[in-house]
Amino acid sequence: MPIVVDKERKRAEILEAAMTVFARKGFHRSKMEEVAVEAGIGKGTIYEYFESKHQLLQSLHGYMLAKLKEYYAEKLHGIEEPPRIIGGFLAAALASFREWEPFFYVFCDVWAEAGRAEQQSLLRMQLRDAYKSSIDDLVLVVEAGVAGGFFHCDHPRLAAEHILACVDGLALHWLYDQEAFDLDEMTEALTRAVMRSLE
Amino acid sequence: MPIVVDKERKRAEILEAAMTVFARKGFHRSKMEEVAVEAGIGKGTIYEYFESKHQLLQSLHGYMLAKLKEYYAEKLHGIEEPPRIIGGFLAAALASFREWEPFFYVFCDVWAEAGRAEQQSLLRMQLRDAYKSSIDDLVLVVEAGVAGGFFHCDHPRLAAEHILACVDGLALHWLYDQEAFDLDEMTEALTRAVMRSLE
DNA sequence: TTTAATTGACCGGCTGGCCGGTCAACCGAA
DNA sequence: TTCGGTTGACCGGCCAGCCGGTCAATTAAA
Repeated sequence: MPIVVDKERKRAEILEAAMTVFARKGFHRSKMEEVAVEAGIGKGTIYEYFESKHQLLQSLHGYMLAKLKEYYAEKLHGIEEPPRIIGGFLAAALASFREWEPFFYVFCDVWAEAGRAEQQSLLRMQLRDAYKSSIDDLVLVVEAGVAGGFFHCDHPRLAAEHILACVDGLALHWLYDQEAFDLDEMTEALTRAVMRSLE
Repeated sequence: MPIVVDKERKRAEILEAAMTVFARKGFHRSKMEEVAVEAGIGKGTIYEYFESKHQLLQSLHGYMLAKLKEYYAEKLHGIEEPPRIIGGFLAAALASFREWEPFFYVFCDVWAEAGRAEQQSLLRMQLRDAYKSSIDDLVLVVEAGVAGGFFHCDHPRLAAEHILACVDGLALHWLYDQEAFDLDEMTEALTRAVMRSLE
């Protein structure tokens, strides 16, 4: 066997580099050369790991979604009571804006990119699946809350969609006007509003 | 008398063409040539009306914001009671997804673009100003509602931010999975949720 | 242990096509 | 003829992706 390289590790390094560069300059303005420099490798090497610039974005998107999912799992680990789960979710979500800021810039690119892609393009399906799975998770929590007598809610799916939309909308607003935003204050207010809508 | 060309009208035609093309293919994939063809003019003519492709996007953004503002003014004209204004706003917002769908695709591009721009870039300032002004309007309505005994709300600004975030988040979700979405149902559910959070 | 042979990860110079922006020519109304 | 308005052929910079070459790591024969 020839040289043994930790392919998986290097792949992740390239993704982290792409993350940094794409977040800073935007997908279309970023050059593969810049990603390579950021990763400390040659441009050609990126093509050993990814087929094309677009495919790099797709992979990066999958990578980010996985990271984010992991983050939520960690933050919500061990919480059992539905209202606490919802509260924890909202707190984790708003906290993630700060903690994973670059992600959200890249998400903007993905949104813009996916919108024009074929319905069954990978990027678009990743987006839809992630959204659906978040909704499903939330629906389960809301239903559990209803069953446990914590909530009243006729349409858990609509409630879930409403909650998720708030979070995504806030992410967008926060991104473009961080100064106008107190995340902690907002977390509290949002939690109160959501709880009241589920009263 | 020299030829009097309706500059303003042609400018608007180019903007409408840019709207169509950018919405369909995305800002970066769109060629100036395509915008020209869509507008039924030569490419060079665009540069008589706009400095550059980027400046065309800026102008388009301003144009869309103005259109949207007009749209809201029309839809809310004559409504006086704060709860009805809020309800009307939400209904108009969700209805605008369908009616102005191309706008929202272009907004994605603007978000992605503005995120990497300087803090005081025109695009970014347009975005911030539009946001702030929407918030201000909503705050006034909420405060009027509180004064009139319709609502209870300790932090009208946070409530306003929450409402606007919901709308923007829903726009995003709707754009990428229209099939999974019943806008009318969602309007009703959203209105109920918002009202409850203000009661 | 030494060293020749082999492998494949890595590199970066190159190129072809693309597209934003320019401008000299053109058009037609006055 | 004049001149504001229009045009599209053209230019030149840019960059994704390619590919032939390099060499460190590894193996195995000596």
